[in-house]
Amino acid sequence: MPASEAGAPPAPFRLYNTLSRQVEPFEPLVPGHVSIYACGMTVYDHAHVGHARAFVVFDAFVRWLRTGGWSVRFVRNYTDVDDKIIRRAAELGEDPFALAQRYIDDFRADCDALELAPPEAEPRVTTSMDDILAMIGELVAKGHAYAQGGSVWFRVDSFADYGQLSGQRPDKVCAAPDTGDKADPRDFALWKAAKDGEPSWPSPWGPGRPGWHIECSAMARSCLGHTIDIHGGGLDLVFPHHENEIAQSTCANGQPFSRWWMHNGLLTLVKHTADGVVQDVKMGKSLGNVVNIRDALQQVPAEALRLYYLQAHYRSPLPWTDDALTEALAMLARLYEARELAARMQGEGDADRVAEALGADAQEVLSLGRAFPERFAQALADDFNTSAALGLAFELTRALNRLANHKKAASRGGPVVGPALEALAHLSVLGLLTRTSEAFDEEVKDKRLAALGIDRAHVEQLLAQRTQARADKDWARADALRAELDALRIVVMDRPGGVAWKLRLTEG
RNA sequence: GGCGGCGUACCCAAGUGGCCUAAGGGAAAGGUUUGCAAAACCUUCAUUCACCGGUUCGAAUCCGGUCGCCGCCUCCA
Repeated sequence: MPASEAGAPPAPFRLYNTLSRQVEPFEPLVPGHVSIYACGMTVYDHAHVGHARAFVVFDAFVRWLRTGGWSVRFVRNYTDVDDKIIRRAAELGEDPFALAQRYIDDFRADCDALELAPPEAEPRVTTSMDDILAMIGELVAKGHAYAQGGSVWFRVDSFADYGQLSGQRPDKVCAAPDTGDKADPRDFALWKAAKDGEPSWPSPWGPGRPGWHIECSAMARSCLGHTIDIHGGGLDLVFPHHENEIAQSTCANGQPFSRWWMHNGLLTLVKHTADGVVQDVKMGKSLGNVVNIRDALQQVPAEALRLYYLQAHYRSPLPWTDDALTEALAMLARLYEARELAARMQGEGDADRVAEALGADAQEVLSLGRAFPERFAQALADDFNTSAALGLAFELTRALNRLANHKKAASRGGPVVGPALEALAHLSVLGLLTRTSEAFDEEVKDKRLAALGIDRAHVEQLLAQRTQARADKDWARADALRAELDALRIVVMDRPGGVAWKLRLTEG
């Protein structure tokens, strides 16, 4: 239940607004409630890890708002009819609606794999046609749009504030030589007259289909109302998509469209040019340099991908490299291992007294654990700074490990690490540290062994042989087996309770 | 050409006027530990925040300039 309904006001926070280009204290339209519309997928291909960043960031953001007591209504659309879908379908000789549905199903599987909380609504263009036509009709009636040759165009000239989001000056905007006979080259399509063989819907202006931008304006209005709190999407949507949405919605609704515009940074890839220069270029479908979500998730657990995204601030560009994922996985493993060590600590009694008895490292764990909720909340309340928030978790992790080195920690540290364990549980807000250590270890082994092409049975066999060699005190043979395992990236750990092993995640 | 943004250690990355003689992760070197290891911990690793000026008692943080890079202006998360 939202805290607002329970009487307590939701936790305040600050959020960067692309409109004002600064971080501002968030103020909802309706106290205690936040309405969010995020631009979703155009479903003509698999979703890639660049898309996933946007989805993970907004998923984490929404979850965090909810734990802060906000009542959130989150909407994310599907663009299921558009030029690219039609073209792709034609290439494959497939029905465009069937193709779109196929990729929607595909995308939902990715969402499940990424453990994204489902939005309250996922409107589709093809089922929102009435809303879209109604809005176009209003724009025509108000003189903001005109029909020409079966198409309807938005008259950019009729909206004085055009360009406010992207900083474009209306007189400097030069649109592409779009098809159709527009009155002004800057005008953009609200309704596209049907061409032969294309899917179309009847309209007062003749058969056709919606332009790209109008769908979001119409669906946001029907799902969330005339003015929404936060509109999100990738930075590459600022112009022209979001600019055009603002123009359409503001003109049709007669009131501001979205109070906040929240844009996530893009993934970049290192590109080696012919003359050996290295530069970062954006990952994009049109550049053909994408990595699909499912391919990434074959390499590592979804949580590692989440950590990879959230370790950087959402607005920063984020470099995608060959070992970025395994590096994130190594970080995640560090968190899991520390949590496990802490969870195994025994003992009882008053935390402060036990900490005093165990010494400074224990007292540090206790105070860091107690201070964590407040500091964590502060970091996230400052423009959703997940990077700083995660830094706190690693600070705590090191303190826990330091404590664990003490001889008495395992038998007596329990009360001291209580707050720290609660602190680490906070990371579930970001979708991290959500499973048991055993489940995590198994998933890592399964995925990494498969990704590296290593046979698990063979590994187990080598481990058994080494255990025998050690029992025989045949150290030479034990070391040789260790070396053999090491070549397979298997790290063997001799522990009091037996032999444990794991995969070396980062390159030495 | 227009608009916006960025430049922090070997790599990734927080910090945006004094708590910064700059968080966190990875890599590297030495040490503790170990049959040998691994993990973990300790120490070292930016007196410095692209460069040059300026404002200020005080700047990585503000202002001006220079250089480099990125995004958008065409579909793109």
